[in-house]
Amino acid sequence: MSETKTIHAAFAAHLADVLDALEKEGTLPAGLPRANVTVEPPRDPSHGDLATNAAMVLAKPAGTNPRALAAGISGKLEELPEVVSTEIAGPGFINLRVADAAWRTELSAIAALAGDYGRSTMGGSRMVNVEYVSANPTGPMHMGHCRGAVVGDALASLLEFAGYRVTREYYVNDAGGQVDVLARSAYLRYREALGEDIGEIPAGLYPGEYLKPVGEALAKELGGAYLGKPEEEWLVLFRTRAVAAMMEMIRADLALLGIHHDLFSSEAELQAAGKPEAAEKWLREHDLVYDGVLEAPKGKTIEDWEPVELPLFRSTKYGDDQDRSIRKSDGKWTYFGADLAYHMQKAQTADELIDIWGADHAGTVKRIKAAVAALSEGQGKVIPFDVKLVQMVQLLRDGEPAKMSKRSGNFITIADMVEEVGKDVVRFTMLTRKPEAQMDFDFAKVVEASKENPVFYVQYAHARIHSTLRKAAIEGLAPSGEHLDLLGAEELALVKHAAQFPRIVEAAAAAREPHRIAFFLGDLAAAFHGYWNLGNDDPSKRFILTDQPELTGARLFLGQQIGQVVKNGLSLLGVEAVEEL
RNA sequence: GCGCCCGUAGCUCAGCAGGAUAGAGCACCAGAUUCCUAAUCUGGGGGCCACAGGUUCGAAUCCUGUCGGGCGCGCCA
Repeated sequence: MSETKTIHAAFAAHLADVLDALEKEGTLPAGLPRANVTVEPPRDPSHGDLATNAAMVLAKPAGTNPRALAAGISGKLEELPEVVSTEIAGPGFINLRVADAAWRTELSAIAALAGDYGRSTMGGSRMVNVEYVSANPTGPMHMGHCRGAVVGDALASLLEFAGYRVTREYYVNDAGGQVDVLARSAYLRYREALGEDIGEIPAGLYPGEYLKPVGEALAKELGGAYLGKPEEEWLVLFRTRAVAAMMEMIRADLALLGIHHDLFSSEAELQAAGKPEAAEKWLREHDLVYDGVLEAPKGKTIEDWEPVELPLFRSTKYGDDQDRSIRKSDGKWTYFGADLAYHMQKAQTADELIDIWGADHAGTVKRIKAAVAALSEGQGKVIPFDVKLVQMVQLLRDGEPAKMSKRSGNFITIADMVEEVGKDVVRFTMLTRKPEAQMDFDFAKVVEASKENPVFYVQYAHARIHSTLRKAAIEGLAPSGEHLDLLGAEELALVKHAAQFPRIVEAAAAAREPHRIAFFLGDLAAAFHGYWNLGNDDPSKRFILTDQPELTGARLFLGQQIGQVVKNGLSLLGVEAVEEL
């Protein structure tokens, strides 16, 4: 990245310098935590361009009162050339007015940084592993996976942009009972492909038609060699082939959403490599696994439940409700046993872990967090670990629950949905609310191109800008940063809005909330459309004024940079910045 | 019984590590198009931020409890 500095970065640095100086003078005790100190635009623009809460946040730990401290801070801020005036308001806010020249410089900075405008070094190149999707490899991706897929992918992009080194990982559950069921289902389709009438698919097997091609491929490859043979002769082979086919299908479904993982980790390989054994050994050495008997689960009756002694992980030590078994009574690993080993492995290679799970897995958060906490403790190194729960999406069609699928027969697939409403709509819609709240997704509303749909609103702003640039080019006019001094208050207001992007990126990354980007883009698009429409009432405020090439050049330059910021934001969300609608 | 998430305008949702007078879209009402895309814009009405306590300079935001909705509880995955 170049030396170009954004206003956001510059003022964060200025304030830090001022606070350092006050510490040196002895006005402020050294080493006060500044994490909650912010510099951001006040809600009410009449208060100024930027405001800081530094005095209010630091007054208490400094043992002084906010207004007095504010006076000291604002006095020093006022010495900065970019600052026109400061004002102490309310309980101790310091409001700043920033020189117009600084906003014009910001506009040039956007142009200079282009796709890197908003990029941050906040992450300090820390390695973050984001695990998302991780759907069982037993069928196509369906709606239940969609939200987590989109949120995880956008979060990964956001963290990358904020200066983390990100690994996008998919954990393939190819070792449990469900993949044996898959193998048997594929075997049935294999027999079918060889001419046998298999009739109705028996209960307990996967009925989906998507297994037909798998059976056909196996028939072609293997001929009749496995017909009439006992299961133990073909199970492993069929399982391997079927899982591979399912993963290929899942990758294709993810690609429809623009999602590509860096790493697919196989549970079966993990087990073959003896990772769970190693984990168990380590945990037993640290007295974190013992042999014991669990109580029967409450609030739910399980007919075949009986007390058995099993190897248990002491998750209660880290806040879980009960200890959790890592092996079944037949000696095989439980899902948790393998997952525990998997997380320990991930923790070896990353500084920080993030899992994106569906809300139906909420009950298992504590145990896996306990596992990572135990590892952190044992290694004397804290491994930050976040589990983001993504709530259910209720699919509606004209207000009624939608259930039927063309492809699978019993659930709506991601392919169905992308085909019907398009990738950008799916992604943006999933990102316009916080993931921990349940949401409705109504096909009828979402397909409607203009009204209910914020995607088009944002894309329209970008398209409108490019349409204007195309039109201007026909007139022989081009954007130019040479006469930015011709830009007035209305134009600079737009710059001020766009200039929040770097701060929004950092805040969204810190909170792990990509949806904030989507809302920022909606606001920025609104500001742009509002500015645009000024030209309806007053022709002198239009972008293209053929008799004023210098002003036109400056306005086109402004539009171009606003478009750049919109594009940068959309790219974090994985949504296309179209140039025409 | 227990755990997690949610409760903000008629509806769908924001509210930026506690901040200044709580916002947007839809719907409703009134306006703007000889003009680069009106797929847009301008203005208006509409709120006990579920409820009750607490923490502090300051709470929609943090804590406790109550009520309401959702998800879950296993040697499943």
